[in-house]
Amino acid sequence: MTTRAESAARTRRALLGAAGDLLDRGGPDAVTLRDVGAGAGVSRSAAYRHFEDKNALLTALAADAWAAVAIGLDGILDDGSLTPESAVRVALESLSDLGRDRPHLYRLMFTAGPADHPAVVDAATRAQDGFLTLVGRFVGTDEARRYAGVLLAAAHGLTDLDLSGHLPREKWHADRHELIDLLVAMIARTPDLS
Amino acid sequence: MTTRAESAARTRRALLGAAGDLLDRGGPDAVTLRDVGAGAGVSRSAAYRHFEDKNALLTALAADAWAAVAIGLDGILDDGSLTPESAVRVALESLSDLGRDRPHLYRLMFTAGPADHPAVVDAATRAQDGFLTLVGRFVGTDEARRYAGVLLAAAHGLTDLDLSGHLPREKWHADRHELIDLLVAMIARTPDLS
DNA sequence: CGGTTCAGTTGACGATGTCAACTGATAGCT
DNA sequence: AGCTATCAGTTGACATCGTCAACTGAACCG
Repeated sequence: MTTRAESAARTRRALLGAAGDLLDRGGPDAVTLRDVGAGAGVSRSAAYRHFEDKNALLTALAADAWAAVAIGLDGILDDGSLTPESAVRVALESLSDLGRDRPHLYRLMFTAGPADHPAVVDAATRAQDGFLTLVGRFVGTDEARRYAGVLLAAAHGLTDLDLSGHLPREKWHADRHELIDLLVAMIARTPDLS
Repeated sequence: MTTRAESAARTRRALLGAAGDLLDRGGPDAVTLRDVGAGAGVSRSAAYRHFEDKNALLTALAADAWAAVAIGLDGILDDGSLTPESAVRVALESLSDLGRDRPHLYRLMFTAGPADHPAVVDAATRAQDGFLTLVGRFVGTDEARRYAGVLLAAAHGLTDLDLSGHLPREKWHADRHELIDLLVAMIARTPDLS
Protein backbone atom coordinates (compact mmCIF):
# COMPACT_ATOMS: atom_id res chain seq x y z
CA MET A 1 0.00 0.00 0.00
CA THR A 2 1.13 3.48 -0.72
CA THR A 3 0.27 5.85 2.06
CA ARG A 4 -0.68 9.40 1.36
CA ALA A 5 2.59 10.81 2.62
CA GLU A 6 4.55 8.41 0.41
CA SER A 7 2.72 9.38 -2.73
CA ALA A 8 3.08 13.04 -1.86
CA ALA A 9 6.83 12.58 -1.43
CA ARG A 10 7.00 10.79 -4.78
CA THR A 11 5.14 13.64 -6.43
CA ARG A 12 7.52 16.12 -4.87
CA ARG A 13 10.50 14.25 -6.28
CA ALA A 14 8.83 14.03 -9.67
CA LEU A 15 8.23 17.77 -9.64
CA LEU A 16 11.86 18.46 -8.80
CA GLY A 17 13.01 16.02 -11.47
CA ALA A 18 10.84 17.58 -14.13
CA ALA A 19 11.91 21.05 -13.09
CA GLY A 20 15.56 20.01 -13.27
CA ASP A 21 15.10 18.58 -16.76
CA LEU A 22 13.39 21.71 -18.00
CA LEU A 23 16.07 23.85 -16.39
CA ASP A 24 18.87 21.90 -18.06
CA ARG A 25 17.16 22.02 -21.42
CA GLY A 26 16.08 25.63 -21.64
CA GLY A 27 17.15 27.60 -18.61
CA PRO A 28 14.95 29.16 -15.93
CA ASP A 29 12.52 30.61 -18.45
CA ALA A 30 11.73 27.13 -19.72
CA VAL A 31 10.70 26.04 -16.23
CA THR A 32 6.99 26.80 -16.40
CA LEU A 33 4.78 25.36 -13.70
CA ARG A 34 2.53 23.96 -16.40
CA ASP A 35 5.35 22.01 -18.00
CA VAL A 36 6.72 20.97 -14.63
CA GLY A 37 3.32 19.56 -13.76
CA ALA A 38 3.05 17.80 -17.11
CA GLY A 39 6.52 16.31 -16.73
CA ALA A 40 5.66 15.04 -13.27
CA GLY A 41 2.35 13.57 -14.39
CA VAL A 42 0.31 16.04 -12.38
CA SER A 43 -1.24 19.24 -13.48
CA ARG A 44 -0.60 22.97 -13.37
CA SER A 45 -0.75 24.12 -9.82
CA ALA A 46 -0.03 20.83 -8.07
CA ALA A 47 3.39 22.26 -7.25
CA TYR A 48 1.76 24.70 -4.84
CA ARG A 49 1.09 21.81 -2.44
CA HIS A 50 4.85 21.25 -2.15
CA PHE A 51 6.45 24.64 -2.75
CA GLU A 52 5.38 28.12 -1.80
CA ASP A 53 5.76 29.40 -5.35
CA LYS A 54 7.86 28.92 -8.47
CA ASN A 55 10.86 30.58 -6.88
CA ALA A 56 10.74 28.16 -3.96
CA LEU A 57 10.81 25.28 -6.43
CA LEU A 58 13.95 26.65 -8.07
CA THR A 59 15.42 27.28 -4.63
CA ALA A 60 14.88 23.64 -3.71
CA LEU A 61 16.71 22.68 -6.91
CA ALA A 62 19.64 24.86 -5.90
CA ALA A 63 19.67 23.42 -2.37
CA ASP A 64 19.78 19.87 -3.73
CA ALA A 65 22.63 20.81 -6.04
CA TRP A 66 24.66 22.26 -3.15
CA ALA A 67 23.96 19.15 -1.10
CA ALA A 68 25.28 16.99 -3.94
CA VAL A 69 28.43 19.11 -4.12
CA ALA A 70 28.89 18.68 -0.36
CA ILE A 71 28.62 14.91 -0.73
CA GLY A 72 31.14 14.96 -3.54
CA LEU A 73 33.55 16.88 -1.34
CA ASP A 74 33.11 14.34 1.44
CA GLY A 75 34.21 11.70 -1.04
CA ILE A 76 37.31 13.69 -1.93
CA LEU A 77 38.07 14.26 1.76
CA ASP A 78 37.95 10.51 2.37
CA ASP A 79 40.05 9.61 -0.66
CA GLY A 80 43.44 8.69 0.75
CA SER A 81 45.06 8.34 -2.65
CA LEU A 82 45.06 12.09 -3.28
CA THR A 83 47.77 14.48 -2.21
CA PRO A 84 46.48 17.61 -0.46
CA GLU A 85 47.30 19.65 -3.55
CA SER A 86 45.61 17.32 -6.02
CA ALA A 87 42.61 16.97 -3.74
CA VAL A 88 42.08 20.72 -3.94
CA ARG A 89 42.54 20.57 -7.68
CA VAL A 90 40.03 17.74 -8.07
CA ALA A 91 37.50 19.55 -5.91
CA LEU A 92 37.72 22.76 -7.91
CA GLU A 93 37.65 21.00 -11.24
CA SER A 94 34.63 18.91 -10.32
CA LEU A 95 32.77 22.07 -9.37
CA SER A 96 33.80 23.60 -12.66
CA ASP A 97 32.67 20.48 -14.51
CA LEU A 98 29.27 20.77 -12.90
CA GLY A 99 29.07 24.23 -14.43
CA ARG A 100 29.98 22.82 -17.81
CA ASP A 101 27.51 19.92 -17.59
CA ARG A 102 24.55 21.70 -16.06
CA PRO A 103 25.13 25.39 -16.69
CA HIS A 104 21.66 26.59 -15.75
CA LEU A 105 21.62 24.65 -12.50
CA TYR A 106 25.10 25.94 -11.74
CA ARG A 107 24.03 29.53 -12.33
CA LEU A 108 21.03 28.95 -10.10
CA MET A 109 23.33 27.88 -7.26
CA PHE A 110 24.96 31.31 -7.35
CA THR A 111 21.83 33.38 -7.78
CA ALA A 112 21.04 35.91 -5.09
CA GLY A 113 17.42 35.01 -4.38
CA PRO A 114 17.87 31.29 -3.74
CA ALA A 115 21.24 31.86 -2.08
CA ASP A 116 19.53 33.76 0.72
CA HIS A 117 17.20 30.89 1.55
CA PRO A 118 18.10 28.92 4.71
CA ALA A 119 18.01 25.55 2.94
CA VAL A 120 20.51 26.76 0.34
CA VAL A 121 22.65 28.51 2.93
CA ASP A 122 22.86 25.30 4.98
CA ALA A 123 23.81 23.07 2.06
CA ALA A 124 26.24 25.63 0.63
CA THR A 125 27.82 26.07 4.05
CA ARG A 126 28.39 22.33 4.30
CA ALA A 127 30.06 22.31 0.90
CA GLN A 128 32.20 25.35 1.68
CA ASP A 129 33.28 23.89 5.01
CA GLY A 130 34.34 20.71 3.25
CA PHE A 131 36.39 22.73 0.80
CA LEU A 132 37.85 24.72 3.67
CA THR A 133 39.08 21.50 5.30
CA LEU A 134 40.62 20.44 2.01
CA VAL A 135 42.49 23.71 1.63
CA GLY A 136 43.57 23.53 5.26
CA ARG A 137 45.40 20.28 4.53
CA PHE A 138 47.03 22.00 1.58
CA VAL A 139 48.25 25.34 2.95
CA GLY A 140 47.82 24.89 6.69
CA THR A 141 44.91 25.97 8.82
CA ASP A 142 46.25 29.44 9.55
CA GLU A 143 45.88 30.83 6.07
CA ALA A 144 43.33 28.32 4.85
CA ARG A 145 40.37 30.65 4.95
CA ARG A 146 41.78 33.42 2.81
CA TYR A 147 43.31 31.04 0.29
CA ALA A 148 40.17 28.97 0.16
CA GLY A 149 38.23 32.12 -0.62
CA VAL A 150 40.56 33.02 -3.43
CA LEU A 151 40.57 29.52 -4.85
CA LEU A 152 36.83 29.06 -4.74
CA ALA A 153 36.22 32.47 -6.22
CA ALA A 154 38.75 31.94 -8.98
CA ALA A 155 37.34 28.54 -9.91
CA HIS A 156 33.83 29.97 -9.90
CA GLY A 157 34.95 32.97 -11.92
CA LEU A 158 36.65 30.80 -14.51
CA THR A 159 33.60 28.58 -14.77
CA ASP A 160 31.18 31.47 -14.99
CA LEU A 161 33.34 33.32 -17.52
CA ASP A 162 33.51 30.17 -19.61
CA LEU A 163 29.73 29.77 -19.52
CA SER A 164 29.15 33.31 -20.67
CA GLY A 165 31.64 32.92 -23.50
CA HIS A 166 34.06 35.46 -22.03
CA LEU A 167 36.89 32.93 -21.68
CA PRO A 168 37.85 32.02 -25.25
CA ARG A 169 40.99 29.92 -25.51
CA GLU A 170 42.50 32.11 -28.24
CA LYS A 171 42.46 35.12 -25.99
CA TRP A 172 43.75 33.77 -22.71
CA HIS A 173 45.85 30.94 -24.12
CA ALA A 174 44.39 28.47 -21.64
CA ASP A 175 41.09 26.92 -20.64
CA ARG A 176 39.50 26.85 -17.24
CA HIS A 177 41.17 23.58 -16.16
CA GLU A 178 44.63 24.82 -17.04
CA LEU A 179 44.04 28.10 -15.27
CA ILE A 180 42.78 26.30 -12.16
CA ASP A 181 45.93 24.20 -12.22
CA LEU A 182 48.03 27.32 -12.63
CA LEU A 183 46.40 28.94 -9.63
CA VAL A 184 46.79 25.93 -7.38
CA ALA A 185 50.42 25.63 -8.45
CA MET A 186 50.97 29.31 -7.69
CA ILE A 187 49.67 28.86 -4.19
CA ALA A 188 51.74 25.74 -3.68
CA ARG A 189 54.85 27.68 -4.64
CA THR A 190 54.12 30.82 -2.72
CA PRO A 191 56.69 30.67 0.07
CA ASP A 192 55.50 33.55 2.19
CA LEU A 193 51.84 33.22 3.10
CA SER A 194 51.47 36.53 4.88
CA MET B 1 13.92 72.37 -34.70
CA THR B 2 14.19 68.75 -33.76
CA THR B 3 14.47 66.47 -36.70
CA ARG B 4 12.86 63.07 -36.71
CA ALA B 5 16.15 61.23 -36.38
CA GLU B 6 17.10 63.35 -33.38
CA SER B 7 13.89 62.69 -31.52
CA ALA B 8 14.17 59.00 -32.31
CA ALA B 9 17.68 58.93 -30.89
CA ARG B 10 16.46 60.75 -27.80
CA THR B 11 13.68 58.20 -27.37
CA ARG B 12 16.18 55.41 -27.73
CA ARG B 13 18.35 56.87 -24.98
CA ALA B 14 15.29 57.39 -22.80
CA LEU B 15 14.30 53.76 -23.28
CA LEU B 16 17.77 52.57 -22.33
CA GLY B 17 17.80 54.88 -19.32
CA ALA B 18 14.44 53.71 -18.09
CA ALA B 19 15.42 50.08 -18.66
CA GLY B 20 18.62 50.63 -16.71
CA ASP B 21 16.75 52.18 -13.81
CA LEU B 22 14.25 49.35 -13.68
CA LEU B 23 17.07 46.84 -13.91
CA ASP B 24 18.94 48.44 -11.01
CA ARG B 25 15.83 48.62 -8.91
CA GLY B 26 14.31 45.20 -9.37
CA GLY B 27 16.43 43.03 -11.59
CA PRO B 28 15.63 41.71 -15.05
CA ASP B 29 12.11 40.67 -14.08
CA ALA B 30 11.28 44.26 -13.21
CA VAL B 31 12.21 45.37 -16.70
CA THR B 32 8.83 45.13 -18.40
CA LEU B 33 8.40 46.78 -21.75
CA ARG B 34 5.33 48.53 -20.40
CA ASP B 35 7.26 50.14 -17.55
CA VAL B 36 10.20 50.91 -19.81
CA GLY B 37 7.84 52.75 -22.12
CA ALA B 38 6.21 54.59 -19.23
CA GLY B 39 9.60 55.59 -17.82
CA ALA B 40 10.67 56.89 -21.20
CA GLY B 41 7.46 58.80 -21.72
CA VAL B 42 6.35 56.62 -24.58
CA SER B 43 4.06 53.67 -24.52
CA ARG B 44 4.17 49.90 -24.47
CA SER B 45 5.61 48.70 -27.70
CA ALA B 46 7.49 51.80 -28.74
CA ALA B 47 10.67 49.92 -27.91
CA TYR B 48 10.10 47.67 -30.91
CA ARG B 49 11.03 50.59 -33.19
CA HIS B 50 14.51 50.61 -31.62
CA PHE B 51 15.18 47.05 -30.49
CA GLU B 52 14.26 43.73 -32.01
CA ASP B 53 12.72 42.48 -28.78
CA LYS B 54 13.11 42.74 -25.03
CA ASN B 55 16.25 40.66 -25.05
CA ALA B 56 17.86 43.00 -27.56
CA LEU B 57 17.12 45.90 -25.23
CA LEU B 58 18.88 44.15 -22.36
CA THR B 59 21.71 43.25 -24.70
CA ALA B 60 22.17 46.91 -25.60
CA LEU B 61 22.35 47.69 -21.89
CA ALA B 62 25.09 45.09 -21.45
CA ALA B 63 26.99 46.42 -24.47
CA ASP B 64 26.90 49.96 -23.08
CA ALA B 65 28.16 48.71 -19.73
CA TRP B 66 31.10 46.90 -21.34
CA ALA B 67 31.88 50.01 -23.36
CA ALA B 68 31.96 52.05 -20.15
CA VAL B 69 34.32 49.53 -18.59
CA ALA B 70 36.58 49.77 -21.63
CA ILE B 71 36.67 53.57 -21.31
CA GLY B 72 37.51 53.26 -17.63
CA LEU B 73 40.39 50.95 -18.49
CA ASP B 74 41.68 53.45 -21.04
CA GLY B 75 41.79 56.00 -18.24
CA ILE B 76 43.81 53.63 -16.06
CA LEU B 77 46.16 52.86 -18.94
CA ASP B 78 46.84 56.56 -19.41
CA ASP B 79 47.33 57.28 -15.71
CA GLY B 80 51.06 57.68 -15.30
CA SER B 81 50.90 57.92 -11.52
CA LEU B 82 50.10 54.24 -11.10
CA THR B 83 52.64 51.46 -10.84
CA PRO B 84 51.94 48.47 -13.10
CA GLU B 85 50.89 46.47 -10.06
CA SER B 86 48.56 49.06 -8.62
CA ALA B 87 47.08 49.74 -12.07
CA VAL B 88 46.04 46.11 -12.28
CA ARG B 89 44.67 46.31 -8.77
CA VAL B 90 42.68 49.46 -9.53
CA ALA B 91 41.27 47.93 -12.70
CA LEU B 92 40.09 44.80 -10.95
CA GLU B 93 38.64 46.67 -8.00
CA SER B 94 36.74 49.11 -10.17
CA LEU B 95 35.18 46.19 -12.02
CA SER B 96 34.28 44.65 -8.69
CA ASP B 97 32.83 47.94 -7.49
CA LEU B 98 30.61 48.05 -10.55
CA GLY B 99 29.24 44.70 -9.44
CA ARG B 100 28.61 46.09 -5.98
CA ASP B 101 26.95 49.26 -7.23
CA ARG B 102 24.89 47.87 -10.06
CA PRO B 103 24.59 44.14 -9.39
CA HIS B 104 21.88 43.37 -11.90
CA LEU B 105 23.65 45.22 -14.69
CA TYR B 106 26.87 43.46 -13.75
CA ARG B 107 25.20 40.07 -13.90
CA LEU B 108 23.73 40.97 -17.27
CA MET B 109 27.22 41.62 -18.63
CA PHE B 110 28.15 38.02 -17.89
CA THR B 111 24.94 36.40 -19.09
CA ALA B 112 25.22 33.93 -21.92
CA GLY B 113 22.55 35.30 -24.25
CA PRO B 114 23.74 38.90 -24.43
CA ALA B 115 27.37 37.83 -24.28
CA ASP B 116 26.98 36.11 -27.63
CA HIS B 117 25.75 39.22 -29.38
CA PRO B 118 28.31 40.95 -31.63
CA ALA B 119 27.85 44.36 -29.99
CA VAL B 120 28.58 42.90 -26.56
CA VAL B 121 31.45 40.81 -27.87
CA ASP B 122 33.04 43.88 -29.44
CA ALA B 123 32.77 46.04 -26.34
CA ALA B 124 33.85 43.23 -24.03
CA THR B 125 36.80 42.47 -26.27
CA ARG B 126 37.91 46.08 -26.10
CA ALA B 127 37.72 45.97 -22.30
CA GLN B 128 39.55 42.67 -22.09
CA ASP B 129 42.29 43.85 -24.43
CA GLY B 130 42.78 46.91 -22.27
CA PHE B 131 43.13 44.73 -19.22
CA LEU B 132 45.51 42.46 -21.10
CA THR B 133 47.77 45.42 -21.83
CA LEU B 134 47.67 46.38 -18.17
CA VAL B 135 48.67 42.89 -17.06
CA GLY B 136 51.39 42.82 -19.72
CA ARG B 137 53.05 45.83 -18.07
CA PHE B 138 52.83 43.99 -14.79
CA VAL B 139 54.10 40.47 -15.51
CA GLY B 140 55.57 40.89 -19.00
CA THR B 141 53.92 40.13 -22.30
CA ASP B 142 54.97 36.49 -22.44
CA GLU B 143 52.81 35.26 -19.63
CA ALA B 144 50.33 38.12 -19.65
CA ARG B 145 47.50 36.20 -21.25
CA ARG B 146 47.33 33.35 -18.79
CA TYR B 147 47.75 35.57 -15.77
CA ALA B 148 45.24 38.07 -17.08
CA GLY B 149 42.75 35.23 -17.46
CA VAL B 150 43.32 34.10 -13.90
CA LEU B 151 43.11 37.62 -12.51
CA LEU B 152 39.99 38.58 -14.39
CA ALA B 153 38.29 35.31 -13.51
CA ALA B 154 39.23 35.61 -9.85
CA ALA B 155 38.01 39.18 -9.59
CA HIS B 156 34.79 38.24 -11.32
CA GLY B 157 34.39 35.19 -9.13
CA LEU B 158 34.92 37.21 -5.96
CA THR B 159 32.43 39.81 -7.12
CA ASP B 160 29.85 37.27 -8.19
CA LEU B 161 30.26 35.25 -5.00
CA ASP B 162 29.83 38.41 -2.98
CA LEU B 163 26.66 39.33 -4.85
CA SER B 164 25.11 35.92 -4.25
CA GLY B 165 26.00 36.09 -0.55
CA HIS B 166 28.44 33.19 -0.76
CA LEU B 167 31.40 35.30 0.36
CA PRO B 168 30.66 36.22 3.99
CA ARG B 169 33.54 37.90 5.78
CA GLU B 170 33.25 35.64 8.82
CA LYS B 171 33.87 32.57 6.73
CA TRP B 172 36.75 33.60 4.53
CA HIS B 173 38.28 36.19 6.86
CA ALA B 174 38.53 38.73 4.06
CA ASP B 175 36.36 40.66 1.67
CA ARG B 176 36.59 40.83 -2.07
CA HIS B 177 38.99 43.79 -2.11
CA GLU B 178 41.41 42.15 0.28
CA LEU B 179 41.32 38.91 -1.67
CA ILE B 180 41.96 40.76 -4.93
CA ASP B 181 44.95 42.43 -3.28
CA LEU B 182 46.16 39.05 -2.05
CA LEU B 183 45.95 37.57 -5.50
CA VAL B 184 47.78 40.43 -7.19
CA ALA B 185 50.45 40.27 -4.50
CA MET B 186 50.81 36.52 -5.02
CA ILE B 187 51.41 37.02 -8.71
CA ALA B 188 53.86 39.84 -8.05
CA ARG B 189 55.87 37.52 -5.80
CA THR B 190 55.73 34.44 -7.95
CA PRO B 191 59.30 34.16 -9.16
CA ASP B 192 58.93 31.40 -11.71
CA LEU B 193 56.24 32.17 -14.25
CA SER B 194 56.33 28.87 -16.07
C1' DC C 1 2.41 69.98 -53.11
C1' DG C 2 1.56 65.02 -52.95
C1' DG C 3 3.13 60.77 -51.72
C1' DT C 4 6.10 58.12 -48.66
C1' DT C 5 8.47 56.75 -44.81
C1' DC C 6 8.55 55.74 -40.15
C1' DA C 7 8.22 56.70 -34.93
C1' DG C 8 4.74 55.79 -31.99
C1' DT C 9 -0.16 54.08 -30.50
C1' DT C 10 -3.90 51.00 -29.69
C1' DG C 11 -6.18 46.50 -29.77
C1' DA C 12 -5.71 41.85 -29.41
C1' DC C 13 -3.77 37.12 -28.40
C1' DG C 14 -1.36 33.34 -26.24
C1' DA C 15 1.45 32.15 -22.36
C1' DT C 16 2.38 32.37 -17.57
C1' DG C 17 2.18 32.72 -12.24
C1' DT C 18 -1.08 32.59 -8.89
C1' DC C 19 -5.39 32.34 -6.20
C1' DA C 20 -10.08 30.53 -4.94
C1' DA C 21 -13.32 27.08 -5.06
C1' DC C 22 -13.88 22.37 -5.58
C1' DT C 23 -13.18 17.00 -5.44
C1' DG C 24 -12.05 12.80 -3.56
C1' DA C 25 -9.46 9.64 -1.17
C1' DT C 26 -7.03 8.73 3.14
C1' DA C 27 -6.26 9.32 8.18
C1' DG C 28 -7.79 9.43 12.59
C1' DC C 29 -11.19 9.29 16.19
C1' DT C 30 -15.33 7.36 18.61
C1' DA D 1 -17.45 0.20 11.35
C1' DG D 2 -18.79 4.79 10.51
C1' DC D 3 -18.24 9.65 10.57
C1' DT D 4 -15.49 13.62 9.98
C1' DA D 5 -11.50 16.27 8.98
C1' DT D 6 -7.41 16.73 6.44
C1' DC D 7 -5.00 17.44 2.45
C1' DA D 8 -3.01 16.21 -2.35
C1' DG D 9 -4.52 17.41 -6.59
C1' DT D 10 -7.82 19.66 -10.15
C1' DT D 11 -10.25 23.17 -12.60
C1' DG D 12 -11.71 27.92 -13.54
C1' DA D 13 -10.50 32.47 -13.55
C1' DC D 14 -7.65 36.73 -13.54
C1' DA D 15 -3.87 40.02 -13.99
C1' DT D 16 0.41 40.62 -16.24
C1' DC D 17 3.63 40.11 -19.79
C1' DG D 18 5.88 39.81 -24.58
C1' DT D 19 4.63 40.30 -29.09
C1' DC D 20 2.20 41.14 -33.48
C1' DA D 21 -1.02 43.56 -36.72
C1' DA D 22 -3.44 47.42 -38.02
C1' DC D 23 -3.56 52.15 -37.58
C1' DT D 24 -2.22 57.39 -37.08
C1' DG D 25 0.13 61.42 -37.94
C1' DA D 26 3.91 64.18 -38.71
C1' DA D 27 8.44 64.74 -40.75
C1' DC D 28 10.79 63.88 -45.14
C1' DC D 29 11.68 63.98 -50.16
C1' DG D 30 10.82 64.42 -55.02
